[in-house]
Amino acid sequence: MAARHEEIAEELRRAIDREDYTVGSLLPAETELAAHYGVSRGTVRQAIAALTTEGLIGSRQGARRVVLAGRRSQSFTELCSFAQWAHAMGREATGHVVSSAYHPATPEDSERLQLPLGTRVLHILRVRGLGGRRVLLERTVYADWIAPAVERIEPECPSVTQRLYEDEGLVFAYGEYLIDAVAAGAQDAELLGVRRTSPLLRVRRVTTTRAGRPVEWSEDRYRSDAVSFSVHNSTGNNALARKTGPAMS
Amino acid sequence: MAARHEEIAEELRRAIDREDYTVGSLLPAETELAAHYGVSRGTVRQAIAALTTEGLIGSRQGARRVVLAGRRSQSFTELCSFAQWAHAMGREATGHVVSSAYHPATPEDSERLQLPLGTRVLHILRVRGLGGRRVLLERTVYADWIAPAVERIEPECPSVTQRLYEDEGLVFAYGEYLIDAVAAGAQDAELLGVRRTSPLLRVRRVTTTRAGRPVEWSEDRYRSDAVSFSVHNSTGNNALARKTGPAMS
DNA sequence: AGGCCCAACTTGTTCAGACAAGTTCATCGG
DNA sequence: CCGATGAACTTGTCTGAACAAGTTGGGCCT
Repeated sequence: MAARHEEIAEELRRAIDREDYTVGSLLPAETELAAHYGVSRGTVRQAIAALTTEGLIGSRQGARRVVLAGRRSQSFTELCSFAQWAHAMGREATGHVVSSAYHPATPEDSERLQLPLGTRVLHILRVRGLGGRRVLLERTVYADWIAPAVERIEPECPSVTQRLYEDEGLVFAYGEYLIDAVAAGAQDAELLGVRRTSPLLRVRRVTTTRAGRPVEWSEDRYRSDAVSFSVHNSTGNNALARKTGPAMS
Repeated sequence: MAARHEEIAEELRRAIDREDYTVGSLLPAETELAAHYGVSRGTVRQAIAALTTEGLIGSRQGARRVVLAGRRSQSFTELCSFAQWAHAMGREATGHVVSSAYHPATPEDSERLQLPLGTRVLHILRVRGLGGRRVLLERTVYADWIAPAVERIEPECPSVTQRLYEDEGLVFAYGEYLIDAVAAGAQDAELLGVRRTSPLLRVRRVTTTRAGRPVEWSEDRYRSDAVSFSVHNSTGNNALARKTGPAMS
């Protein structure tokens, strides 16, 4: 948080959060903000660009900027780490390893983790709870180079992400998420405590380091009555995309 | 597409798409790109910033940039408009209005569309097909100021978004999407041709103009075997956020 | 009252330069 | 052989300036 433009972005976020600027109202002009914070216009633009990609602010050339939304989105860390997300909400997250085993990488594993076919990768099935309720089933595959560190973590550890950071200095930097819905199978139903065929939100994701090296990929199944996902989008910043399923191709 | 930095961004996207730069490889340095395109470093940075928020490229201070992904994400227009999305894939989209009626705005409508309570808003239920298959159920609520223009559109019009642009010059600029899973109800099952209780992907969304004025909000239910959503995310650009459902609060 | 036009304002684009901070790699010394 | 050092390289941050392009609102004319 050293950079001045990040400080300014954070101040603006907070100002929006406490409704100094209410939704629908206009933000001060760039030149005013620049004068107020004692920086150049370029620095203010950098700060504002961040809020724009977060979907908090709308921009049109010639007109003052508009506050679009009040809630601030979570940090990437909170998205990656179930436990840190829970903590930010003041809730307690639990984790429980159901099974853990090495398998040779399938073509799918190989492509997603960018590893040679047949490399021994670590499959882990975890049940995760939020405030005492089972909420999420994680079927994760870890790349071979991080698997030993994952194995050393105790089965009930609430935050694997945090442990990997503390022990290995590993930080997640990029992720791709594919979201759809599936009916709960027999194992899903038993482990999550829901009826078979009840709808689950399925998130398939790949997470990579800052250098672009894939660390893990996972198929997560959420109880749809407990968790949902939200996305901000705009012209010029479209993180979200619709895709046809396998049945359509 | 007048701006030079957008042209450069587009050229880089295409270069990545045709694998001049393969996934995992390094991009040329800023100074090289600047020299190559005959622009200043700042302009190259703007172009690259776009690719970064799209998740195509990873950045770390001091090290060359890495190509993270090959596929380019869809434009915001394609996300907003079912028909334009289908068209971009070379498929045909259909639309069919099942019901259409005015109702006084509920507190929910009022908040999402930023209209006074009780304003007469237009509720429309549409079934949408892709390549001859029914795939999506749209329950949309239009703000009063755009409702007359929507009513004038014929019931079988495949692209409402495009018609609103042609007739009214209306463009969608910002959207917020809330994604979860639900079981198909009796009406859903009949209109989509699936079994009751089969899982559907539910997307609740609000769309606004460039000026931040809400135009419509909608609850869309997709056949989960036909459509899914994908999101790119990274530190510094987190459009995606996880939320607890109503059952958890 | 209604419509038109222009001036003031605001954001978008681009440049050139300077320094800070992190990475990479080759070289040197143990 | 291995580790440490440092120079070269690369990205991040910030400034100050200038012009382009779009929006807004007030004043003027009909």
